[in-house]
Amino acid sequence: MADGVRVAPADKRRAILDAAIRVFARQGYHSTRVADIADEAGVAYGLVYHYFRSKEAVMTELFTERWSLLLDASDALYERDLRPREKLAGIARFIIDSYRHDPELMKVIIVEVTRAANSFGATHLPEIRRAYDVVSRIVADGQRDGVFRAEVDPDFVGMWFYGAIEQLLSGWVFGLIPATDEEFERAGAMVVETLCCGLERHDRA
Amino acid sequence: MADGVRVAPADKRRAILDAAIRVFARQGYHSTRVADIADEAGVAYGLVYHYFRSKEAVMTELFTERWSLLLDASDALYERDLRPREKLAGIARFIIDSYRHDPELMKVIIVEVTRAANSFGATHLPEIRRAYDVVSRIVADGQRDGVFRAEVDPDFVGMWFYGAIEQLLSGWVFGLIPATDEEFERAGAMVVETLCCGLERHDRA
Amino acid sequence: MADGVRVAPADKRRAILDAAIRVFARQGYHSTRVADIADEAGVAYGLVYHYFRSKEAVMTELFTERWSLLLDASDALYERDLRPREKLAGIARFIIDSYRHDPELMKVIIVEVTRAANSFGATHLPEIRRAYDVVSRIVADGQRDGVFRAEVDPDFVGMWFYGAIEQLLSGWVFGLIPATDEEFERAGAMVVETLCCGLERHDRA
Amino acid sequence: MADGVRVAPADKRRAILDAAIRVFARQGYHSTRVADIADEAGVAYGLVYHYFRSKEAVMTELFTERWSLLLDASDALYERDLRPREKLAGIARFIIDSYRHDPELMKVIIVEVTRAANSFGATHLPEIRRAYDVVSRIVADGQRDGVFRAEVDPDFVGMWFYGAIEQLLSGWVFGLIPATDEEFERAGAMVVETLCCGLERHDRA
DNA sequence: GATGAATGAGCGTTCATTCAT
DNA sequence: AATGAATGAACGCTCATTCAT
Repeated sequence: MADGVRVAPADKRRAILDAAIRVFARQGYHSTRVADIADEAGVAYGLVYHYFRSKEAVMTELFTERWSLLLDASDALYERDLRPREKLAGIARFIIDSYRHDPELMKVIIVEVTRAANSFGATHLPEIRRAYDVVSRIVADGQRDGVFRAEVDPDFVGMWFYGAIEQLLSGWVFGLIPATDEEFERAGAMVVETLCCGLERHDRA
Repeated sequence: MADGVRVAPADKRRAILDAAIRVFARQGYHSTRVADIADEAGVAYGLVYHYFRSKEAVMTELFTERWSLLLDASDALYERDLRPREKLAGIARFIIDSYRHDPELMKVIIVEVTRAANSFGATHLPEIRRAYDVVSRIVADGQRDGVFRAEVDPDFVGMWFYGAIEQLLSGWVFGLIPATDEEFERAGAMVVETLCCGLERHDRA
Repeated sequence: MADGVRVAPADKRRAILDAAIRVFARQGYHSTRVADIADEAGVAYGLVYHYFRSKEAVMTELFTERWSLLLDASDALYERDLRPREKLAGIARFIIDSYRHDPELMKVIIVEVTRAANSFGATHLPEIRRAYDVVSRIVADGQRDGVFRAEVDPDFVGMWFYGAIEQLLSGWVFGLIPATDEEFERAGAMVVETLCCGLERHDRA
Repeated sequence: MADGVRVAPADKRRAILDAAIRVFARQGYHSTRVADIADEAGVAYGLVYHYFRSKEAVMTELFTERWSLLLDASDALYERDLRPREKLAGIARFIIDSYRHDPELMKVIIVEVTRAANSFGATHLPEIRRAYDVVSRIVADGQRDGVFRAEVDPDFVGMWFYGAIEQLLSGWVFGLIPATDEEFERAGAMVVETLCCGLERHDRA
């Protein structure tokens, strides 16, 4: 309501959201009771319902809050005067930095929304597709400009790109692959490098 | 009791499994009541529990049944005397053919297990990783033989590969991309082609 | 059906009853599934229902079989030309010997019937009371003959007697008191001795 | 929030407990559905689970609440400067008064806990034994002081005492013996009288 | 705003019993 | 006689949501 140092109301609302991130990340959305969120936030049970229509609305808020940043960043990147692979690299970096900055939130978003096709994934499909679309458009532009090969369907690439990056994040989240700072640095580059240049050596020709 | 095409006891058990595939695919695991499965199978409620310990056990059976085929196919492909990209193409084709052959089952497996990191994904992590590993080994072999560039982490490629393909299947499942026969034909080849050669045109150099 | 060496039919029926004793004793009636009885007896599930109308009927048979022996023995004792306390001692001894001879069956009868006032105890109340009645009549006779004091209500003594003895058996069953052979020998005599003579020393007067 | 005779929160919790007493007494624990308790208490189903972890927890609370009174009374009696038989009489009277005061609760406790060796009896064995122990100690003291005969095992007497009294209460509960006020008055005395003095007339010696 | 008591629909599972073979 | 598949009613418990204060 205010933008200064005021704490009061918005405070508790924020506390609930932050608590939800932690609990959703820890237990998963389905295993989380509304009481768990309230406990974690240190507020009364009913307050969650004072600020949010439902448990689902809490999740939605969390997702929208973050996803819109990604969308904005993607759009901004798209508009900039960069080569396609640089744009793709920018998106990958943004996602990975998001994870580094707040791994719990990203875990929740990926596990509970983005890859939860039967629940939130369905609800937020339009926003999720918007992110894929930016990638597709970058690829299409690259093809139009002759930088990318024309045979590959840009829509496919949008999905591969996100499929691969999210798989990577999942790997970190669940400890399948090491999650060190260097890994983070390399990973984004590697996704794009692999996508753009392929695995095979071309110098041999 | 009879000979020839006997169906007998295993019959109803199979009917329950098949019904479960349809209902899980339609409503998702969590929204599926055990009664839905029984109804769909045309059997009494209790019979589900006669054959399976729990609703979860039904899902597990479905997953294991199919995933072991993938694992076997992957292993067989790995052993054959093929070039790395042919092996990768074989795996991609197998997965996509699985989807063409029984899209509902594959939908269930991907949506409810493979990408459900908080529920069945956690339970079946070892088997899931085994599939990734085959890809990693193919890549590592390719690097050792000088066919693939050495800079990319094989484990990373395993995840990239499955992340991309599963995203593709998700796209078909949820109608994000057209799911025609030609698309199926192209898609597998295209993932591998792109993964191996990259998006960028090299002829220009 | 036959009384010779024939085994067949009666055999399995008996096997079921004997198995039921063991399982009821081990798990209690309510925690026993019909399948447990069949398993323990090594027969097919359905056979239990071939020989018995219901799970309850199995329990009833077990109880009736044994309780009628007690009733017969009590009646016989009552008819004999013995002093009251000898008759009481005879009953106590019979019960305790029953326990020594087949502790599992007696455990089941006491725990699941005699003291299960809400279930089998209610159903078999008449037969249970018949046993108490014999004691009451012995006491009444003793009072009439001037051997016993007249102030105590004979019905009351019937309950006292069985209450005390069954508590004793319970103590053995659940290991609250040592269950050695000497204990068995002493216990019956001691109840009757105490009941008849009291705890207090009279020699002091 | 208010002062004086406030009832507030504890109110409904108490209502549930009181309702449970009535329903358990009427139908028995196993035949009682949680819905029956809620209905009887005039509260919503879920409220039972708001206040109690489970149906079993309701029963446990009922038992513990009452049994601790008995234990306290027994201990107090034991400490007082009374003759053994007066202490025993005190305990008997306390139990019988408990029954007169709240017959339904005592019925539940005896039928469902104290004599339900396979269910709650097993769970609460330690507390139940503590009650027996006080009797045993009273007897042992009596023997040490030469008031009681030494031949009888004090532990036996503890069991007889409770076995007899509970049988008596059972008799009242199930209408086997008249449950009038005079009977109540006499009964306690009679149990102890019988136990201490025996059935036989000693004046004849 | 804040609290937490109150509500009640919903669901997985159990298991005695029946029945076809 | 013997088997075990098939049936389905029953019930304890969960938990999102509402509401009175």
